[in-house]
Amino acid sequence: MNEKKSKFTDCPITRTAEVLGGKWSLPIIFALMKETSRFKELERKIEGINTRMLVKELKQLEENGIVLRKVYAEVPPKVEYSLTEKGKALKSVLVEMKNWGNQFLTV
Amino acid sequence: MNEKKSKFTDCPITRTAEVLGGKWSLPIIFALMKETSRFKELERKIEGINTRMLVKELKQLEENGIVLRKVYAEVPPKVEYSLTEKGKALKSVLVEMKNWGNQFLTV
DNA sequence: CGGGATCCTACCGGATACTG
DNA sequence: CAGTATCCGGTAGGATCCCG
Repeated sequence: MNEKKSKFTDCPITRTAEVLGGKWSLPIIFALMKETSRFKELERKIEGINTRMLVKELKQLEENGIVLRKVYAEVPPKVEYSLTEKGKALKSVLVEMKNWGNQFLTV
Repeated sequence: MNEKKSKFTDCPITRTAEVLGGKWSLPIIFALMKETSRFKELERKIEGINTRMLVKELKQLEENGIVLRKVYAEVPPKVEYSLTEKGKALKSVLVEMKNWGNQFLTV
């Protein structure tokens, strides 16, 4: 059933785009690039996002090995999200996107 | 009416992502990065795309100043699509995406 | 606090047929 | 050849409410 992805076989660019495709993927990665954060912290930092979307995207990013989810067994639940090496390696991509944006999207 | 974009104010990364957001944007840009092409050529090169989508995305990319549309006043219509400087400048982004994909998405 | 379970809608993207 | 015009389904994404 999940064989749709097999269509995008060869091209690594497209596959990368799929990983970063979600509307909130980049904002999340960007936030985590600065610092490890808890769930509510992220929800506050990323303006406009709602609970469900944050959960969903975080889960996706986790499945894609970009985000690491660390649960602390405490009474008031505490979960920290951080970037894996794979996630941190996206820095170069973000930098290039930022550069391009600054150069050509200057409103 | 088109004030949705104003929400994503500051972050150039997100704005870049919006420009490249369409499902076929990258495949198109990638194809044009190699060589200027005509409409039907693109339709053939980009596997899986259909007429409507190609038209739509090309129009969007043109509006964003990434793609240049050149019409030849001939009897069998001839239209060539190429990348603008702004479009060519996306090379760095694509390269980084490709690198990351190759490094971390090796199936 | 960190989510899960629902409900709902817009609109993205696909398939075709048609036109100058 | 280079599109335009329709029709249509799936789903990404949003708004709550609730629970351990």
